[in-house]
Amino acid sequence: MNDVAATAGVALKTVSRVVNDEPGVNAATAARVRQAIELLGYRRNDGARVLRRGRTASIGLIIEDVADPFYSGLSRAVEDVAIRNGSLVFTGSSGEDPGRERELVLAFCARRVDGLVIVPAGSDHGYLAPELSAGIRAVFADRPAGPGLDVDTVLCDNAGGARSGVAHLIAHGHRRIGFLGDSARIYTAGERLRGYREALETAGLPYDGSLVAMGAPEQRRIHADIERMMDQADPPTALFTGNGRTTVATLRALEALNAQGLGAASPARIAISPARIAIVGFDDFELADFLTPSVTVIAQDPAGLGRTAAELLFRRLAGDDGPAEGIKLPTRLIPRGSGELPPHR
Amino acid sequence: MNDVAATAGVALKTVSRVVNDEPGVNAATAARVRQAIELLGYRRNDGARVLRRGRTASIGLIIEDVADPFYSGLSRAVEDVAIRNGSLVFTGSSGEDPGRERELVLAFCARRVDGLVIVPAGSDHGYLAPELSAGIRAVFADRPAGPGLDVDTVLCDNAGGARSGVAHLIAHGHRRIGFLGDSARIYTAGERLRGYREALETAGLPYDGSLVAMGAPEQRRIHADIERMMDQADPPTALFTGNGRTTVATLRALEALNAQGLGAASPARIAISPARIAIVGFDDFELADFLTPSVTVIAQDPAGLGRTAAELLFRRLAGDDGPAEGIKLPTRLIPRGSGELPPHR
DNA sequence: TGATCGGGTGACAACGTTGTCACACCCCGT
DNA sequence: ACGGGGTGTGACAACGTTGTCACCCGATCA
Repeated sequence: MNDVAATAGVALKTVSRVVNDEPGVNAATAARVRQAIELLGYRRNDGARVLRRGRTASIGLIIEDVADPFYSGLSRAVEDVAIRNGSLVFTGSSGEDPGRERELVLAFCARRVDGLVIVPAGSDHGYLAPELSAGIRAVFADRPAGPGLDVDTVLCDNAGGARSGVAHLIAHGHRRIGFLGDSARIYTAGERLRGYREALETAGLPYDGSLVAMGAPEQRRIHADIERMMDQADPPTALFTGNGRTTVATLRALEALNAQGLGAASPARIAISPARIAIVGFDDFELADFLTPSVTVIAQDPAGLGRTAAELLFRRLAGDDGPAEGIKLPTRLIPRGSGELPPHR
Repeated sequence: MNDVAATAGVALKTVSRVVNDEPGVNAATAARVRQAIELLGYRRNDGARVLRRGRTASIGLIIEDVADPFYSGLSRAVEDVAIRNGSLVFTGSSGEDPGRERELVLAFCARRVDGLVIVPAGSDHGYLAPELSAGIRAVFADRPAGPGLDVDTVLCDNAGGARSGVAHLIAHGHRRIGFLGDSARIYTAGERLRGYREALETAGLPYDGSLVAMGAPEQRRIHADIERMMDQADPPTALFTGNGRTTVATLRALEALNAQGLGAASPARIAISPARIAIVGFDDFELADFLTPSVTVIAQDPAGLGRTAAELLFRRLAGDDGPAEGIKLPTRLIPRGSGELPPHR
């Protein structure tokens, strides 16, 4: 900027005025300055600008994994809202590691982002308190903040969605319904389990722990869990799966069991045909409608989650100082076939 | 930092030393400083640090759309490499809009990112030249830079992959093979078309423009294009699809045609059973192995692309000043069934 | 004529760091 | 007692902006 000023034969401040479209510069002078800028290929250093002004026009986004379609949808929505608000986005994947989450958040804060959209991995966010009181705004998305933090939150209606999904299965005559969920450590998984229990309770059905399996969505574990469930005397005739990855893993496991069951020696093994198991999955996924049978799901709205959270964040940054909001987004049951199969063995 | 210095009763510089773990500070003094830092909840302002030191420890990533699984895989890989190198990542989606791409790049440059990984939307990158000469390093990924820019590039072997896919179909007896690709404007689409032509040529088969359709992967257009192809006197017995989204759209279109064909009045309409069409798709996708039949694909390695590009970038940032590299990553044919169907009508 | 006004411009400090250099001090060898 | 070297510490400028305030000058008004 110094060089530009020298080249144009004006003071530093005048260049600053031109660059920022501030009023009060003679048109001729401005033209001269612009010419010098062009000539020197000058570009304003936003770092210095930030230092001087306080606002960085950037926000941080912490999610579990950009490569997961759920989060990449959310991510894109946040990015779009940010762009509309003239902000750039730092993105970081925590990989469900609370330590990494904390590290990322603090790194973003050190960069003085204006605000954060956080999908938390951990459940203790004490480390955020100093940042919040230092003026950085945060909105939690998909999962709530740890206790003691009075902060905006945008969630899905996890329990309600699970409830409606399980009720759907019950309405189709199922009485033994398995639940396959993510690790119980994860908030959404717990809520969905709660919805499952509530639906059973509403229908007067007993809760049976042997029909419940939770853990990270790994093919092998899920396969084993299903095998165990199906191997009991009174196996489930339907499964409710707690997230997209688990749903897919379950479909794969059932197909494998189906294939291996055909030639199985022991008649006791797999007491029900896996092909006949009804399935409702939490979270929609690409091609769910294209499988045979099509997969009935409880659809969330990842983009809606991201958009709502980001818009709330920018409202805060614009000065809205109302009490912390807790927004809950509805889910939608999409019947496609797999959830409407009758009980069968 | 000033406050910390005052509280600890030391000079500014000493605090700086402690914060940066610089040697030459008495242990007792350091402890006092750390205590003051704790007490005041002080966090270093990286903006100012950047201003002073020149390096921002952040890179920019421009892709087409985070929500596309191909790019989100690439994105995650870049992020991982960045973290390992102590850098944060700004992410922006261009949405195939060259203007938006340019805007994002310049915004990142104004933030003085150390380097950029760019999946270009446009084909003119003249706007980058001043930034490059200002010392910002850039690596192009998935698609090359526009002419006149001597810059590192990491690509897939698009033509080679397409060639092997089409050759695979030819080896299974197909002589009339349709090509459905992304908009011809896009580099990868052009390369894949080239591979298609080369494979035909190698096999001594004629190139027939009526078997080629290109454009954005929209369901409706692809449906119409396929219908048109199938409606000719000598319809294709196999299709080669140019990217993941197109492959999926093609599968959907074929299924729809199949259903509508069953009850079709005109016998001339759809001269071949869509269910019998062989398909090889460029780019693997989730559940490709789970459809019926499973979809044979030419797999790229989005994560490899991202990793390689990011590693190259950081090597440059570390001072490697060799001539611009052009890396080409191999593709892999994964036969799953759809590509091994014999010609049939 | 002198006071007033406002548009156009510039000098300067400040934002929060860090690199450079210098200083004070202590320990050692002469 | 003196010089030399090492260690711990601090003063100060600089990074590239922008906010504040002051200045100059021509035009307008009483």
